[in-house]
Amino acid sequence: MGYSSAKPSLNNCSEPEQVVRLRAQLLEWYGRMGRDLPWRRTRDPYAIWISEIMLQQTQVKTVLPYYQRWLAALPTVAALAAAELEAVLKLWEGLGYYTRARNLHKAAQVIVKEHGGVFPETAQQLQQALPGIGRSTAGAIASSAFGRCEAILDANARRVLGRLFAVGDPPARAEAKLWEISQRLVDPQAPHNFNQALMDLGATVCTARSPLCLLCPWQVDCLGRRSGDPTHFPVRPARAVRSEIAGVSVAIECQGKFLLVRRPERGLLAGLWEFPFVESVGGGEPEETVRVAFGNRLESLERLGQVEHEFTHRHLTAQVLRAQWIAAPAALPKVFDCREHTWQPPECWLKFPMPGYVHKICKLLKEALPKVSVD
DNA sequence: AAGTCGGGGTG
DNA sequence: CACCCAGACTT
Repeated sequence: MGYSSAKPSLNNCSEPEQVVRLRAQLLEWYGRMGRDLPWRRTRDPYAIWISEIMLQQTQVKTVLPYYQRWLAALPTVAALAAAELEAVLKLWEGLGYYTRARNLHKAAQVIVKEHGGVFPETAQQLQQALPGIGRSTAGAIASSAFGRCEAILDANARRVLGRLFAVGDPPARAEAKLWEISQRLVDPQAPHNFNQALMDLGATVCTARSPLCLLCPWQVDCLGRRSGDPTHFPVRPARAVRSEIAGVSVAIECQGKFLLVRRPERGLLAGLWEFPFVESVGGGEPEETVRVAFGNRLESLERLGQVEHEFTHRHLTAQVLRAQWIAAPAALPKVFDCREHTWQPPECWLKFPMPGYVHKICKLLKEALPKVSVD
């Protein structure tokens, strides 16, 4: 024991001096300035997994309330596996990228049924076995929950490391370099803290717009800062143009209940509920669009206004109409008949997982129908 | 390699 | 308003 410990650790002695210094500087900074976040107070792989999925393309501040509420409702992987998909989507409602919630549900069932309820412990196994876990999330879980020396490359790590080494390659080529750098730097003695520190540095100091280089533990080594403008690195991919979706949402009433339909299992807002939405035909009036879709099943069409909603790559404009249903209850147009649907009074709407733009419509309806409460 | 997929924070 | 965010998956 004394003999082997007298020998310097292989890692520390074989690593370049700069790597050893960068690790020490970052970890020292993390000890002083690191954020106190709830998923850092546990090593439960389930809780860490949930946090990592929620944090995909989503900022910490947004995630915090969702994380707390989720763990209170579904505290274990077994509870998640046994839950209804509807309940899972309801917990996720408003967080966006709903495929993440569907994959969490699927993956929980894989863990219970095919892995005896036990989490895979290596990054490779995590990524291969479980839907929704890519390379970076696998690295984050493996290092945070199981202490494995695995790299991450999220938006923070990409920006911090891209600046530190002034990686100016086109995005596709830079990716491989950045993974190499991340794997070379991650501290085998403290992979959890190192990766968390890397993300904190990106989130609080090495920010996208105006980095606070004078507070950075890596300011001396940073080639991006030395170059004059660290924000030139790394080069970001071009942004897709935003397309327009224009249509009509119809609040169809029948004996005090309104028709809700479930969106398809794939694509935009998959599996969430909405009032029947019909894309506009021609440049015509909303009444014409509704007539084409519903034929003579409706009467008393009434314009209630319109809602707009911004997605990352879509702009939605929905005219909102109210109408009375005068056909037989089961006589839905084919496009809606093939979907799951239900008639619900306003006080029951919020039991269903619905996207943001539908919440705006509910508010509009509440104002138009003051005698009924949407709460 | 390029598109798709939400909603909110921030300068 | 434009840009960005603890990315993964499909085509």
